[in-house]
Amino acid sequence: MTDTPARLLKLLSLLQTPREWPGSELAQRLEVSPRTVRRDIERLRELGYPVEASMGAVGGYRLVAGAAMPPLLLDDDEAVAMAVGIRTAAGLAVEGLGEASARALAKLEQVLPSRLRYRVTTINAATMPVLGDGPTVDPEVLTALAAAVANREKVRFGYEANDSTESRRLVEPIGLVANRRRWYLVGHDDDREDWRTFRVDRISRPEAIGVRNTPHELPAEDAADYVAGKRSDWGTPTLHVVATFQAPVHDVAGRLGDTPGDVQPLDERTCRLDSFRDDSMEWLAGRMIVLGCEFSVEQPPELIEHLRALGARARDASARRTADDSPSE
Amino acid sequence: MTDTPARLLKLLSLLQTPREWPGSELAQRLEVSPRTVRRDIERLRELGYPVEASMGAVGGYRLVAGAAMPPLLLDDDEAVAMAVGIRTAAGLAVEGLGEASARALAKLEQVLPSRLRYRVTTINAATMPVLGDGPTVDPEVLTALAAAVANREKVRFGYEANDSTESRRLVEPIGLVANRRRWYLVGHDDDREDWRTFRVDRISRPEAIGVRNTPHELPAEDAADYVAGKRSDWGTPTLHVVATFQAPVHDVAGRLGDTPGDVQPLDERTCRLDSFRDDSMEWLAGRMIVLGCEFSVEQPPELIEHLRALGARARDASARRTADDSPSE
DNA sequence: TCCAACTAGGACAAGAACTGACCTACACGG
DNA sequence: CCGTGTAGGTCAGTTCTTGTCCTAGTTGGA
Repeated sequence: MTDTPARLLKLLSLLQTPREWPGSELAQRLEVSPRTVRRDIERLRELGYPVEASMGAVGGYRLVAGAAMPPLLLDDDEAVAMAVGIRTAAGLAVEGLGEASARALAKLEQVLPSRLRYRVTTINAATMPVLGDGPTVDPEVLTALAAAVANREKVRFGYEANDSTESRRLVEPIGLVANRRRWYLVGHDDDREDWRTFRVDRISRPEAIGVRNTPHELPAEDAADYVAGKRSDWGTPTLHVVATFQAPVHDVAGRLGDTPGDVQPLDERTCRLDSFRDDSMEWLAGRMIVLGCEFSVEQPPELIEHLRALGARARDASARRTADDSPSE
Repeated sequence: MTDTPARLLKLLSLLQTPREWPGSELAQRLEVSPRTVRRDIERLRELGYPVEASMGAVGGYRLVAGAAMPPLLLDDDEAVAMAVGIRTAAGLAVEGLGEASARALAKLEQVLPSRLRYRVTTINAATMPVLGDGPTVDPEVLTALAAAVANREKVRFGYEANDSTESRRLVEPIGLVANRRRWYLVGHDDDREDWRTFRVDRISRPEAIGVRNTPHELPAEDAADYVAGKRSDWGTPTLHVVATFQAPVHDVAGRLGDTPGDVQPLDERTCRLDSFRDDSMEWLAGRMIVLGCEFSVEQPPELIEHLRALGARARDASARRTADDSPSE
């Protein structure tokens, strides 16, 4: 490792450690003269990475936030942590991230050393169930689709439709959209010769077929808009949810998978949810229960029914005892 | 941008996109001759980044998983997605990641352009409440502490003790440990002249004081071991939880924040949880309810009490209606 | 079957760059 | 006010880099 580019990369990785580096130490580590270190740092600055220097006796260099994202140089553990993080974030289909999180996932998984992959899947498997309440998306499927979108390649995959019939599709993918805790793939279905939206959690075994797209024109601004327009037409029905909570608005808002504005304050200690949802009502009922405050639901009947069921289940669980434990009660 | 290091970085970033790049296209994008591209690729390979090439007519280059982690070159959106991901992962204190996730968080936040920071905090604020059930850790605090640990700098912070008295501490931090959904800072308390473990969610306003440590010797293998040894002595009491679930073992295991082995199958359709927990029993009760299966709890009384309370709350919520909605019932 | 399109890499000469040594200027803390 | 740090100019020798030639090997499709 005697050449300049390698040294610059190493320098960047050193500077990314959140501490100050005196130039002399850098020179020693990089095995060059201090003058060269100064030149390298000057060069990094030219490249847009803001290296900050504190003058004086206890000075040193440090990489700070700048205009552009510098290349992230992660060690093994950090890479695993990142991978686990982005997998959960992608798995939750966080709104506002959308395709970017799928791309980031694909990018990281593409270069993640295989010896780390095992750790990632293990930790991820242990974590996801704790978080995932709805149908969970397989990160492998998501990466494959993200790659296909980026590569503009056709994909073939198995798809389970609403009536749980399985079919094999050949699609030109155009975009991935994260919407309300669900992932959707928008693409042109070659067999049906029309645009379709697919729920990623129902896609199985995607294979990129090595064919470049002859791009069709999407009848919408972009994939996200297309999904927004289509979404009401299919899938689980949209239900009008109305509920009142005995808690300040900031204790409730955001904790029910709601969008800003869905929860309005009634007074200092009470607030009201009024929104149209197509989540699972069972999920919503569970969420409401663990909020930790008294509440009442007015709409819809489906949600009330689920609450009743969950309440009964909790009561049964706390009432039933085994024979060897306080049999008198 | 005519110099080699910049070009190599750009090449790396192009190759990180999950698609194949023909050498000619790379040459065009980098504005050099194809021969130079081949040389650059040769060089990347020398540096340890495995660039794979497919021969033949539709061939091209692609960066694959190798022995070392290449520098990640993210665009703005991807960086935001990563930041949100690692924040949630760190916030959940995923076991098995530990300090690495805090370091990764610190590294990313250190260089994240400020214009992206706003997006990250917004999305993160909207996401965390959905996930966080226990006390949540402030990512800012965590980054500051991770930096102090890496930098071996003393920190001063406010700390709320068990009896909710607030005090000001001066600590030489030695390590961060993630354990059972909680973060702990291990360090040498200068005023008390002894080793202490601090819950990060109770730490406020950490300030790195610019003093390098005179490292004391920790009476344990490492910080994680120290926490493991100390943890039983304080904090919430450890309770023996026993419960039976009417569901196959794989539907339950891992979904209660349990460690592998806590849930054992009784038969094909039934399993049993038997573990010592210091989680919040309210949290555990909520988790059990949203599992989606019948179950019964034998131990401890605290958990049964919480289940009863949650059941009552659910029943009330489904029973109570407002006046304008089916008043006859 | 051959051709086109691609990767792989050697040789060479002109030019560009990099490096270390030495210098001065400036900032800060004790 | 001195020690220690960053900042950066200059210079000469050396090394690297680049584009332009080559040839060789692989693959998929016409």
